[in-house]
Amino acid sequence: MSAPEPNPGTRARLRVWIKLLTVNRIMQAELREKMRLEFGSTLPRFDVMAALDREPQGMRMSALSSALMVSNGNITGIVDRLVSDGVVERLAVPGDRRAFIVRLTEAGQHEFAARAAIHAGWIDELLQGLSEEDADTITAILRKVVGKQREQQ
Amino acid sequence: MSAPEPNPGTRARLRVWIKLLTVNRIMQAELREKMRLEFGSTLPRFDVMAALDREPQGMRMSALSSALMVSNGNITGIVDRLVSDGVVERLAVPGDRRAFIVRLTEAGQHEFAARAAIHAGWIDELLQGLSEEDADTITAILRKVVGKQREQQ
DNA sequence: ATCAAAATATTTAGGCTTGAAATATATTCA
DNA sequence: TGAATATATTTCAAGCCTAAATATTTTGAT
Repeated sequence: MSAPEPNPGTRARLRVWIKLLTVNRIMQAELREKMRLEFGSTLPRFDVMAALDREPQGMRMSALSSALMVSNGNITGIVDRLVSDGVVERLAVPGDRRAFIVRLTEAGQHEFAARAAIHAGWIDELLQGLSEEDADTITAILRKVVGKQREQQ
Repeated sequence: MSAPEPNPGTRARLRVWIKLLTVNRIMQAELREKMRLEFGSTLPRFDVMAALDREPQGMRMSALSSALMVSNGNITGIVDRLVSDGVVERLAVPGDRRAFIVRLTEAGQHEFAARAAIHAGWIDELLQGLSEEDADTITAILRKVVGKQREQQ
């Protein structure tokens, strides 16, 4: 008497979403707490520093916000705080007075280098339930999902 | 000359975390926008209503916050807004004047019923890249992860 | 060369989120 | 009984986040 499934796999996909949300919340909560207690910092600041660490010559504000998939206004605030922490600096872009290049200061590079490995260790520990094979399986499947999602937009 | 891998699978697990974050951000952004444009509402409010819909007799504030894995103070604010929207009500708990039971109003039940199927459709669409088999694979693997994470705490 | 359109970043208002402190009520047990 | 402790919720300050509005600068079509 129940309605037929309109699209095979619909239920399975909804279960995936619930699981993704759960894993994400647990991990974010754990990482946030460790960042706060051990580094006196936050995940968003770490994410910005990680993006800048990959681009030693620096990035524009707009490049940062699209790399991290957050709004421009958001990046403005986080970079403000990182600047007042002394780990990031804003530089003028020659030839374009609208824009800024943001990059890690020397202190910021050292701080990030010291923290990155520790951060990776936390994640490795939180995902101990995952064998290498499991991990590769998930990565491969999720890669397809992201591809499809980017098409949809 | 590079350092040996201290823990096999470490790199694979880090890649999984990056992917999980990416999928989550894309989906949350998409769902947030649809909630706003089509329902004039938000994801946190929807999540609270979904939790309440599963418990017709209502839930305590503290049960809500642990079900959703967020802080008590957070739930207070969201429930305040849902109450002023007229979709949720706070009831006294006989025998314990510290606590409240929160539950959907009649209007809230109707509103949620109308929206839940549409919301599920959005998720199904966003996860179209996932076959039923893929979805079941991911769910099974992530279940192990969450189990391990709950042990760790 | 001009000027409308597009691009870059910031500001603003409002909502979400946390952790800590405050408030109110219940329970325990000496 | 009554003081200490525990539990339930709210309040608060600070940070994160978005969408929309604003200011400035650049681009491109004419």
